[in-house]
Amino acid sequence: MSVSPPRGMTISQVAERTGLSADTLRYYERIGLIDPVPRSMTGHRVYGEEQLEWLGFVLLLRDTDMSIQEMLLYARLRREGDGTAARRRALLADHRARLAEEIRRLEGTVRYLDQKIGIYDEMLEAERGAGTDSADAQISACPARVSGGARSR
Amino acid sequence: MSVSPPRGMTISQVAERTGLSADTLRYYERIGLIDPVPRSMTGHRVYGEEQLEWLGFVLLLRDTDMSIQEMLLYARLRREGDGTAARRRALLADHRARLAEEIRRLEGTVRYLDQKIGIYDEMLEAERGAGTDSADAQISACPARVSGGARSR
DNA sequence: CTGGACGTTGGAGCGCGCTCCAACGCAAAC
DNA sequence: GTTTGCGTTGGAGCGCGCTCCAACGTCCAG
Repeated sequence: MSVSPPRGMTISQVAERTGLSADTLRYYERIGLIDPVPRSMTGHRVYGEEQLEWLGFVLLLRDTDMSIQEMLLYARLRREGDGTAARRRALLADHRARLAEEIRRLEGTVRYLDQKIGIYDEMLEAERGAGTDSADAQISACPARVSGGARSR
Repeated sequence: MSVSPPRGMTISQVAERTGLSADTLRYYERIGLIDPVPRSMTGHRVYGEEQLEWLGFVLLLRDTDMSIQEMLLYARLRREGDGTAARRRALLADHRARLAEEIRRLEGTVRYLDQKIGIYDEMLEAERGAGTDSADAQISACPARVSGGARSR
């Protein structure tokens, strides 16, 4: 039973692996989104497994549109440890709820687009005879809230 | 069978109805995302039904993260009318495909978050006894691409 | 010893999508 | 007449999330 070997990665290796640029990695560290990365004798960053895991989680949140502000809050709570678990849970639950809502919106739009694409198809089909053009006049009942209500995002 | 009466709306009415600001409406017109809106004798914008429908479609695309650049392209093609139907169809189909992909990503994250939230719940449950803390150490197999591959968005 | 690869820092700049502002016009209410 | 309300214009500014840059350091190959 050996613990994981302490081999560290350079910034460019982490960049390669995560798809982030080295600049972005430094930026994330600067703003406190990731903890200060240990340095080698020559001052170079040495990333360990722990950093990579956290970074992976950050990317997961980022790629589902959590703002840096909100991730910073989570990061701060995490650093405080101890009593912040409930708040962190709530933060994640909020994000989860937003995602669920977003999914519903996207699905709605997919259905609408399928309809509209269908109309284009009919139009293009008919065009192999005599051709008109006006797919944008066909569906007027598009689900956008032009019929009252406030912004959603 | 009467055609719709030509009552027009002011910019603030449209703003109210769409949830956009008047500034944003003017901005959209400036950049050509919506056609030049007819003016009253006093130079004030008078929006008609047709504008509102197009605006609704634009919002639908915007709210599902189509870039303004891409919407501008669609708008331009639409203005050209005639032979651009196939290209417009392709544009919408592309967007549809991106949405489908996005939905899959979001769903994956929802599942991951549910897991993680579950761990917090166990932790918080146990805490009503003796308390530890480390939900961030529990799941390491988070689906982010820290394991090879390039950026996706 | 020179060159090149790779890293460091602090700070400036950028593209996007708005958002705000000053200066002005017109029309009805007081 | 002047105040209030709603609109116009061109252009500047802003918050976000990076992205780029200059100046410099370290290390190794030729």
